Amino acid sequence: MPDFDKLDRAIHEKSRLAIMTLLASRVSWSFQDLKSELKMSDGNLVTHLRTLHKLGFVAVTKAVLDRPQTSYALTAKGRAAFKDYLHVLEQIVQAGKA
Amino acid sequence: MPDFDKLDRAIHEKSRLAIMTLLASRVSWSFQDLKSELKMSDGNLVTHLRTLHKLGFVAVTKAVLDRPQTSYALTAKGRAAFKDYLHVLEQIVQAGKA
DNA sequence: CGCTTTAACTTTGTATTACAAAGTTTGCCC
DNA sequence: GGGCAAACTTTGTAATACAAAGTTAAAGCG
Repeated sequence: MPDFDKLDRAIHEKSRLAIMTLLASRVSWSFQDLKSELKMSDGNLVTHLRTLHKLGFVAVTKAVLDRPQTSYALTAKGRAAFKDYLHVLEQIVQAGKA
Repeated sequence: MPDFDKLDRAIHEKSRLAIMTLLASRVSWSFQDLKSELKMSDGNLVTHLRTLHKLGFVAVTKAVLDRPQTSYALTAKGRAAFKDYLHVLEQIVQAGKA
């Protein structure tokens, strides 16, 4: 049976799971791109990103180009935590097929 | 990208995800077996089971053998919902590997 | 220099809900 | 009846997702 205790609650939450999946798929995402992809309010999005940042999963880069632009990327720690999380998901999918 | 909107919140919650996975792995589970496998308080467990039952995902059978024994099983609807849920998990795992 | 616009962030409020702990019901066995 | 165990209900608390509105800062433009 899968080890459900290993499902990190911070990642498991639906919105943050979506964020983590997006961040894992590219080197970096701008705030605006995340927002339009996820269709969240900016307040909500920034809060989830802050949660992930506080856990050390997400790195934040602020730049001022034409407009201010904040970008987000997974840290090594975030990538590792996400990998562990995905490993449990795989176990669940396996168990569900059996 | 995975369709996160399709992640049924009732199933996605950690405890209920564990319950659904167990129920999917066998025809039927007694309350006691679920409880000892999941190490939840009985109040908490019964509440989650009721939630799943109200959604039509879980069938309940009460029998009095030696002791009273309540058993739980997935309904066809529950099995279908869980299958859809697992399908999204698969997409997430795939996306995470890419 | 104000004025507007946009990005990003903060604050506030609400509603949901997970969970534990304690209490209740029911029926068996002595 | 008394004790015990399964299953269930009630109650209380703490966490938190989310929206909406307000705030700050910087750029472009007249």
